[in-house]
Amino acid sequence: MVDKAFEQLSDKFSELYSHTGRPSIAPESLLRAALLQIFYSIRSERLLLEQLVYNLFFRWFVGLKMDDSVWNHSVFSKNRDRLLNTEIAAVFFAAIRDQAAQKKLMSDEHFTVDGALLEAWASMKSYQPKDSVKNDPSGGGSGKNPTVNFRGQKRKNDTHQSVTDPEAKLYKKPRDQQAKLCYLGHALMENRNGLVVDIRVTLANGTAERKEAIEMVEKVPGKHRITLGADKGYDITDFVERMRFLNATPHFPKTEGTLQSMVA
DNA sequence: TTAACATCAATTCTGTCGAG
DNA sequence: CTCGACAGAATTGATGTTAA
Repeated sequence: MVDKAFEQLSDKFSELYSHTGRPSIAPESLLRAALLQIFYSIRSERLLLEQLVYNLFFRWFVGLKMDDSVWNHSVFSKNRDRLLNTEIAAVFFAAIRDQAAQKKLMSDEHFTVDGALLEAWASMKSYQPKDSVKNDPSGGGSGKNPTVNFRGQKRKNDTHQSVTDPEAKLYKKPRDQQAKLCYLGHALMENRNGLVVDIRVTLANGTAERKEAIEMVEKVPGKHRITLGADKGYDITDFVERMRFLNATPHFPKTEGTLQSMVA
């Protein structure tokens, strides 16, 4: 499936690269390696490259010969900017999804939408007031990992931001008591086969889940009526009305959560 | 123009210790 | 025995420079 998808994408790849200069590593190989990292939950780019050195399956999948040397780890951080920050990742996802559609694995009637917290790669210690003097080392401890005490302080997104990842927001799901620096991921699934139809990642805030859900439902092909399942966080009057307008029957638990209201 | 290399700072990991 | 604090070490992605 990956081979097929890359065939369709090869034109896009050649646009991204110059034809002069030192020959680049084939973007197909880099993306294959990135896929392995995701499939096998490899926690860092360096560990991924370590695996590529001695794991024959990884070498085969990426297309490296037995004695080919593996790339330098900094290649990945450079290429992430060039490849993954463009729309390539989204286009690749669409190419795989279309293959599933061709095999009649995608239903177009019943859907489910949900959001998930994606933790940012930044610690709470990096969450500091925006207007404070940068990296004031006087406050508690010195060295590379200073102790930071924020007991009793109000820390909010409009006054604070993370030094490491300024776009990450302090956010929590109602069930999850602890607020974390994070982003929100949104997925639309079709129910017959349980395949993901559309994915988004946004900044973490209270309205993003429903806003993205509306956009994803609008993109569902065809003009027929669909059903949309979701958890009770989506049971907001405006959202429900919008879904009805879009010809989508909401299947949400009521916010009160009684069985009668769910049946109703 | 891009990969490789060397280096940096932020962040996490890990073993130890003391309190309960 | 468990938990949290602590400190030092390891890990990690980013960055500036050099080489292909």
